[in-house]
Amino acid sequence: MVNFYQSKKVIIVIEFDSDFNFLCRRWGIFVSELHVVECYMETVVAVEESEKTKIEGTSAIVITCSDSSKQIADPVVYKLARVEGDGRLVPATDDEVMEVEDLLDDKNSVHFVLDTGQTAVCTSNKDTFGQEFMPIDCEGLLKFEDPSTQGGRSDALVDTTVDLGKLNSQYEEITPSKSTPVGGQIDQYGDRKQAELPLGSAESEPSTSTMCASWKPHFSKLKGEICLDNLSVRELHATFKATFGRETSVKDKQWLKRRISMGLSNSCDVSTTTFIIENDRVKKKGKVEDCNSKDEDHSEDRFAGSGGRNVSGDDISVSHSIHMEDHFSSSSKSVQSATSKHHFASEDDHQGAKRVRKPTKRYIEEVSELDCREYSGRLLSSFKSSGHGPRTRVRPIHNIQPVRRPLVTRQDSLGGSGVQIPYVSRIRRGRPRENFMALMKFQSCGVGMAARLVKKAHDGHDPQSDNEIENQELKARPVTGWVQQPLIQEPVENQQHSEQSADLNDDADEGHMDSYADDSDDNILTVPTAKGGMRRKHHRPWTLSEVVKLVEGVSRYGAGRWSEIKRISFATCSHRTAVDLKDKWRNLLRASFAQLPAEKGVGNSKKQSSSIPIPAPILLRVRELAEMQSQVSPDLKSVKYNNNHNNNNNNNSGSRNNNVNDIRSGFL
DNA sequence: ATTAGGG
DNA sequence: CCCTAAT
Repeated sequence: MVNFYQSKKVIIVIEFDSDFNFLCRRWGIFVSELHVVECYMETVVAVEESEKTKIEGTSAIVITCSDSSKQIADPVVYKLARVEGDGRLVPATDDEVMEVEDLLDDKNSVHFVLDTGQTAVCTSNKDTFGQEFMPIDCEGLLKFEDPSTQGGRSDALVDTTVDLGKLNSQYEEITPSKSTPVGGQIDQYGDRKQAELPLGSAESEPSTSTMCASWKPHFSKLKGEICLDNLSVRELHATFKATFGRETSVKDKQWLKRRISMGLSNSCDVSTTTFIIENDRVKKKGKVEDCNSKDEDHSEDRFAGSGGRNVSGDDISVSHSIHMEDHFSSSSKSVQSATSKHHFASEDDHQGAKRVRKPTKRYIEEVSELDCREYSGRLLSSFKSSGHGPRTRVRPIHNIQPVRRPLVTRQDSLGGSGVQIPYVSRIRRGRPRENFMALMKFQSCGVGMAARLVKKAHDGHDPQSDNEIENQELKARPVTGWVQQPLIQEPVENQQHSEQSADLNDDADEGHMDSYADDSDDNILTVPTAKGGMRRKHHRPWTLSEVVKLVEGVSRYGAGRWSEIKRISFATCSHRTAVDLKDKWRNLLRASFAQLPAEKGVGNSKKQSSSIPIPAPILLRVRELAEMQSQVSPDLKSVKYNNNHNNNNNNNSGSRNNNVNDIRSGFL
C-alpha cells in the first residue's frame, strides 16, 4: 500500500466548501489522508478569508472569518489523482481511492483525540509531535499557519505513520523543513495573514466554542438508519448509484457502505470502521460517544470520533488542528497568488480581467437560461458581504471568476515536473441521484439496518452564539486547470499562473463527494422530467444529502431558525435560501406524518413524484424532531394518534429553542 | 433581515 | 418555489 503512493503518487486535492461543519467533520476523516499526502505528495490547498470575502475557489480550502465571530470554512471535496508518467494527473478511480483509504486505515492508525483541555495529545507510538502540537482550539483553525511550519510538523506526522517512514525523505524534499513552533505561526507572511484574519482569534470565545461544538460528532445520536448491511454488492452498487448518481466499480462492501453512509449523511467521517454492525444495529466501537457528554466549550473531543478510521482507540492521537493548520497555512500563503491565477485561468472567455459584475438576479436568471446551458460550470455566488452569500441566486452564467484570492495548489514534487493537477470539479454534473428508488427498495427489504445515518451531532450550544459561517464560494468551471505552484513557498501575490486544464472526466470518479454536490449545477431551465412534465426552471430537486443536512440543522438549531441553519449547514449551497429550507421542512413534515403511519418502509409512496423519495429513517427523524419541537400540527398529530409517547412530556410547545439536543438525546 | 404562511 | 405580510 505504501508503495502505492510512491509509485503512483497520489495527490489529494482538497476542496472546501463553505460549511464549516463539514470541514470539521471531514477533517476527521481526511486528516490521515492528508498526512499521507502531505508527507509524500502534494496537497492542494487553498485558503482565503476575510470578512466578507468569499472564496471561490475551485480546489481550495477556504476559510472566512469575520470579526464578528463568523467563520467559514468548508471543505468539501477531496480528490485523488494519479500522477501519470507524463505528469498528468488523472482522477483516481474508486478503487484507487479505496486503496488509499485502506492504506490509511491500516497503516496509519492515526487517531485524533483531544485530550481534555485544549491540548491535543498524541498517543502514537512516537511522541514526536508533542512539541508541535498546539492546543486545539477552534481558533487554531482560523489561523493560518506559516507554511514553513508545515515541514516540521509533517515530519512528525510521518513518524507517526509507521510504515511510511521511507517517505520521509521524499517529503522532505518537498517541504521546507523548518520546524516552527506553533506559536510562531503566522509570522512569515504575517502581515497578510493577520490582516486577513480579522478574527481575533483568541477572543472570540463564543464563536469558538460554538464552532467546536458543532463539529463534535455525536454518533450516539444517530437516528436514521438505513440498512446497507445486508445488501449484496450488487444492491450496494445500486444504492451507491442512487445515492451518488453514478456507478462505481468498487466491489468492496465495506467501502460501498461507508461511501453510501457518507453520502447520505453528507459526512465523511462515517467510516464503517467506526461501527460494529450487528444485526440491525450499528454500534460504535470505541468510545466515540463520549463526545456527547462533554459539552465544554472547548470540547475536548471535538475530534474524537472523527478519526473514524481508527476508533480503536489507542492509536495515535494527533491534533487535528495542527494538520489543518498546516493546510491552511500553506494555502494561505499561496492563496493569493494562486488565486489570482486561478481565476484567470479559469476564465476562459470573457473575463480576463474584468471585475465581476453583479447582475441582478433576474437578469442573471434570464441570461442563464438563454445561454447557460452549456456551461456546466456554476457560477458563483453573489457576494453579499454580509452573509448569506449567495443568497441571491445567481444563476450560473458564465463562470465567473473569483473575486478574491482563492487559492491554491501545489504540485507534486515527486512528479518532478510540476505537474498540474487539473481541477476536478466536485460538483457532479449530472443531476443528483434520481434513482434512489433502488435504495428504497433495499431498505424496505427490512434487512437489518446497518449503517446509520450519521449524525453529527453537535450539541447544544447556544445557537445564537454560533459563529456563522459565511461563505461564498464560487465555483469555477470544473475543468479549469489547477494552478500549480511550485512549492510551497511563495506568499507572493502573484505569480503567473499556469493553468492547465487537463480535462479529466470528472464524472468518472467523482464519487466521493457527491453528497456535497448539492449545488451542482442544474441548469435551470425547464427540464423535461421523466414523466413528461417539465420541471420548473429554477427548481432544484432536493438531494438526499441536503435533506439530511436540513434535518440535522433543525435538530441542532430548531425549526424556525432557518437563517441559522442556512448559514451553518447550507453555507455552501448558494441556492437554498432560508425560505427554501423552511419550505422543505414543511414538506418533510408533511411527508413524515403522512407516510409514516402507512409503513415504516421506506419513504416512497408509489407516486414518486419528481423528487427523490425520502428514506424512512429520515422521515422518522423528521417526525421525531417535529414532535420534540412541538411542531406537529394538531392535525397531523391527531392523524397519528399517539405518537406522543414518552417524548413529549417535557417539551413544551412553543419553545423551540429548547435544546433540541437534550431532548433528543433521549432517543436513541 | 428573517419568518411564517399562503399560493 | 415564489410572494407577501408581519415582525
